[in-house]
Amino acid sequence: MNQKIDNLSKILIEKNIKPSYQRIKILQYINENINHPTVDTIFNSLIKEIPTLSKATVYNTLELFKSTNLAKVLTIEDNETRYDSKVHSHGHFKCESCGTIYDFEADIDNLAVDSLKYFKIKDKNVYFKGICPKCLEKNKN
Amino acid sequence: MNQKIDNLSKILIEKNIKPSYQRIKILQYINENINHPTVDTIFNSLIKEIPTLSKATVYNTLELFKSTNLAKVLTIEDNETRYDSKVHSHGHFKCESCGTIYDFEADIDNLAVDSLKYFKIKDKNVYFKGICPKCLEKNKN
DNA sequence: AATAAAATTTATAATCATTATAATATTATT
DNA sequence: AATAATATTATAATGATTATAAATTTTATT
Ligand SMILES: [Mn+2]
Ligand SMILES: [Mn+2]
Ligand SMILES: [Zn+2]
Ligand SMILES: [Zn+2]
Repeated sequence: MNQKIDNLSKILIEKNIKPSYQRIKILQYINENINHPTVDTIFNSLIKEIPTLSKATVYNTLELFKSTNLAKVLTIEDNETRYDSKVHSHGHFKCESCGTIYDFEADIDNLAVDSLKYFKIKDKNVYFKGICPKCLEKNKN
Repeated sequence: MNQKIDNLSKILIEKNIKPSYQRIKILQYINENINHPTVDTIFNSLIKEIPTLSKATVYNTLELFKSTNLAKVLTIEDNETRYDSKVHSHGHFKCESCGTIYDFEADIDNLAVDSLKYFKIKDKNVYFKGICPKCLEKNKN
C-alpha cells in the first residue's frame, strides 16, 4: 500500500513535481481509472477521500501533469475534456451511443505525410467515432 | 454574382434546407474562408453585411450544416470549436506558435485497425500539433 | 525551536462559449 | 387575407474553465 504511494511519489519527483497528497491521489486515480475520466469524475471520486479537495486543485494538477507529459488531454467532443494517463501514441474510438471511449493501437507514427516534411510534429492524435460492438448488438432488431 | 448565390441555394435545397439569406451567407463564408473559422469569426464578419444577424443563428445554422454533412467540426483544442466546409477525410495540423490550422492529405481511410473489426466507424479524425515552417524559420536564431 | 519565505491548496468570483427560451419576423398554405 | 409553419432574433440561463486572493502547509533560515 505504501509501496504504491512511494512509486507514485517517485514518478512525481522524477518530473520535479513535489509529491503532495492531492497530487499523488490524482495521479493514482488516473492511473487506476483508464476510462478517460473528466475533471468532474475525478473530483467527485476523490472528494470522498479528501473532503477538503478543491476543484481548482484538480484543474491545476491536471494542467501540471499535461505539461510534464504525465497525462494527455483528449478533446474528441467540444463539450467534454477528458484525461488519459496513457501517454504513448494511441488512437481513441468514441461510441456515439454509450459514450465509452476505447483505446486502440494504430500505426500512427508511420502515418507518413509528405506535405508536412518541413513541419515540426510534436503530437499526433487519432479520434474515431461510431458505434461500439456492445451497442451494435443491443440495437440489433 | 447571382450565379454564386444560386449555386449555394441549390446545395442547401439538395439537403432539404430552406435557403434563407442567413444560411446562404454562412455557407458562402465557410466555403470561401477555408481557414477553419470559429463561430465568432464567422459572426463578426457577417454582421457587417447582415446587421441584424444573431449569434444564435450562426450556432443553429452550423449545427444544421454539421448534421447534413455540409460542414465538419474540429475540436483540436478544448477551448475553441472550429468549422470546416471541406468534409472529405483529411488531416489537420495546428501550429502551437501562430495558431494556424493547416490541412493535409493523409491515408486516413487505410489506417487499418484490427482491434476495431467489430466497431462501426462513422468518422475518422487526425489532428497533429507542432510548429509550422513559417514559425520555425522565424524562431531560428 | 521559532520565524520567515515559498509553495500549495482552498474558497470564491469572474469569464465566456454554448444552449435554452420566448418573442418577432418571414414564408408557405388554405 | 387569414392561418399555420418555419426561421430569426434578443435575451437569459447554464456550466465548464480560469483568475484571484486568502488560508494552509511545507521548506528554509536564523
Ligand atoms: Mn487512451
Ligand atoms: Mn480542413
Ligand atoms: Zn457503445
Ligand atoms: Zn506557425
